[in-house]
Amino acid sequence: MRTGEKVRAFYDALLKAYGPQGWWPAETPLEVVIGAILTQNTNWKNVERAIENLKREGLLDPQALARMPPERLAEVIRPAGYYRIKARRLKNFIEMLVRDFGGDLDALFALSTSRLREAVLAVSGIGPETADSIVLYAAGKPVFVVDAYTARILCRHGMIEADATYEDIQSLMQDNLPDDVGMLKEYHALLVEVGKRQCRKAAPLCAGCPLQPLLEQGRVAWAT
DNA sequence: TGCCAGGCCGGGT
DNA sequence: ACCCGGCATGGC
Repeated sequence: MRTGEKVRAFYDALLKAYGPQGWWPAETPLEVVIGAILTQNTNWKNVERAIENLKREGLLDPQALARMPPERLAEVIRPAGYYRIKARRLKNFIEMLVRDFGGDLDALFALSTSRLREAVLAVSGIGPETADSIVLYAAGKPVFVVDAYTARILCRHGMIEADATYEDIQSLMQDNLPDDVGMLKEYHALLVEVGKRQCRKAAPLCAGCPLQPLLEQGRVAWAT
């Protein structure tokens, strides 16, 4: 089976094993943006606490965030970890939004997919994964979001080399999947959920993987 | 108790 | 073009 076919078959196996995840867990596009920045190298549970604090303080709003001094914002998001640098990163995004788009997220999201990605990526503190999460889950435009779990899982299933770059992995996925926003959202969400449960950094190769029964039935016979 | 979490930046080779 | 230290809280 060629790698491109594996990419599609693996999605089917994940969806069958875990069901739809319905990501991103947020109520508004701005909340997605904030969550994407706060979850950088951080447990989502801690991010939830920080977002609760922001809600309570009425800070899920571009103008309110723009007025907030970074030192005070940092205290509010403290449970998310790296709180001083993340406060600065949130401010950097909001400053771009106000400066270039009048503080209007819809105006930013009206850009073409590639322009939007570039604009968001230009903010200091927003790298490729955070940018793509914003493009896909906040703006609803078709890109594949790559993260640590994606690389680890695809590598363990023989679809990429250990030294594959972000761009390598993103191209592999995008070149072999339809331009379907719903599917792209679901695929990334499934990879994160399976990764959280049983594909941690120190875990043995796919030990106890719930996909194993499906694999043994020959449904995805190439996987290990 | 230590290791890990849905990265990214800036300075040094 | 890579490589590495720093950033920080809370869960298991």
